[in-house]
Amino acid sequence: MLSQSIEDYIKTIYSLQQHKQTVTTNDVAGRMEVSAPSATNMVKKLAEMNLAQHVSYKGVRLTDSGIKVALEILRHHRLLELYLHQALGYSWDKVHDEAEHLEHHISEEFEDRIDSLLGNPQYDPHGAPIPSRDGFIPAISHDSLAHAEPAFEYIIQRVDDERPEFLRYIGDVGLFPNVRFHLVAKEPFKGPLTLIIDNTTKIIGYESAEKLFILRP
Amino acid sequence: MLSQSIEDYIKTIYSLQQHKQTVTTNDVAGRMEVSAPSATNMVKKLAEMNLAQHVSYKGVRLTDSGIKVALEILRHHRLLELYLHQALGYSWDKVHDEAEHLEHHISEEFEDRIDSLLGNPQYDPHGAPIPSRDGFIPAISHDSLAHAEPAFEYIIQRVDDERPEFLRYIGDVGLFPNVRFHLVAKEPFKGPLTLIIDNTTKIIGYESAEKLFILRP
DNA sequence: TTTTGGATTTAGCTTTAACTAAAAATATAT
DNA sequence: ATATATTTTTAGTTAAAGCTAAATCCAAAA
Repeated sequence: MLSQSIEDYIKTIYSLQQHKQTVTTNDVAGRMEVSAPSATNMVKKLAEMNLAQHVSYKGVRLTDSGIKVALEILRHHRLLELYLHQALGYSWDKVHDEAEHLEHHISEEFEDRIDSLLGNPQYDPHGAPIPSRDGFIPAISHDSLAHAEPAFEYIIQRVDDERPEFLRYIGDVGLFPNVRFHLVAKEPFKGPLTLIIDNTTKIIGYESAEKLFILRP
Repeated sequence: MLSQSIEDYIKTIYSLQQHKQTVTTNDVAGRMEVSAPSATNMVKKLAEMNLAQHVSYKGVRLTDSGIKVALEILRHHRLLELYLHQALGYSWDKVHDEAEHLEHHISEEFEDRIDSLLGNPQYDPHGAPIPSRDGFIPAISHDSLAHAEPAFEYIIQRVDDERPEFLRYIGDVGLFPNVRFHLVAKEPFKGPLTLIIDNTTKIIGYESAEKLFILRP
């Protein structure tokens, strides 16, 4: 059984290496909000356990077993988020924090039971893909609204930001997974975007649009 | 925020002091399966925190604030047990272990949501009373079947043993909360008891009967 | 090429909660 | 009443996971 702390580091490294080619111990320290030496220590420990590879002064990378662990945690996390939302009526801005605590403490039986109850779901309430038990990750769009061509219809597939304030804001605007809208215009130089959702015109900033992943209908 | 370990000690001391007039640090060590010095250390710490009173070489007792904490944990535990049973379909012999882990990690919001979903229940799947948010404990029978008078009808109110094997056995016999039965006979010297449940004759041992708390219909 | 600044690691300390071995207090038996 | 046994506490160690301060490495600038 891995400690909660180890699991948190693995999850963090996994998330970082999705977006960056090389992940430094400092990146890890920053994201985890621990000191640099703490991160170095843990990274060495992970390397000893064959969960990560570490090249001193260069960076970290999860091994295949490390990735497997990360996906199990992610599965717990996202299944829980969906369960809290669907079964317990949590709003989508509150599911992350509660799942963050619970993900380390549920049994395989719990995981299986909520999975069947939810009908073996593929996406969490924010549209993030839920890895399957055997580590398969459902397909997901990586095209952000910020780079979409105007004058077309789109569908939100994923909202890739878990800050409660952001989720509340973007939910108020009416943008959540499976919502269809028309992208009317985009101002240049990272300027605002004009959308029509359900016959109502909305304007959102470029930074927000970057967090929204879309599909063509 | 109290550590998981502190919460476990408090829960243990609470349980012990329900059944014994004086609780020694060794009793605590035994139940927690830790060494005697570990128990002594923690008991002193609890005393420092005003959660318990400790008289060296004599014993421990929870203070009022200690009892309040114990009841909060017990509430979490028993609500979870019922929730796992009712909402997730766990069998009654499996709810204890899962609840044991989760009880330390659910938020007040989670507690409130499962409480309302279950309709503010008063008893868990074994018939144990669920303390209310403000520390009130629903009435519960303390009359065990072992001391009941034969030739009467009774109703099981509570099965006071959480060992999975025992629960499976006694469930197979057909004895769980709210089951009505006829006590036909009792053999002397802690001998077996003969019951009729649903027109079927069953025989159980005295030790088992001691764990069953009953009511007159 | 050397210097210097920032990133990273090493060294050593702290806290929590366990442990063993030894000492002290209490209880039991002669 | 004293001796012995049992219970409980004290003393000191260990392992995780964090920290700060100091040393080391790497890379950019002079």
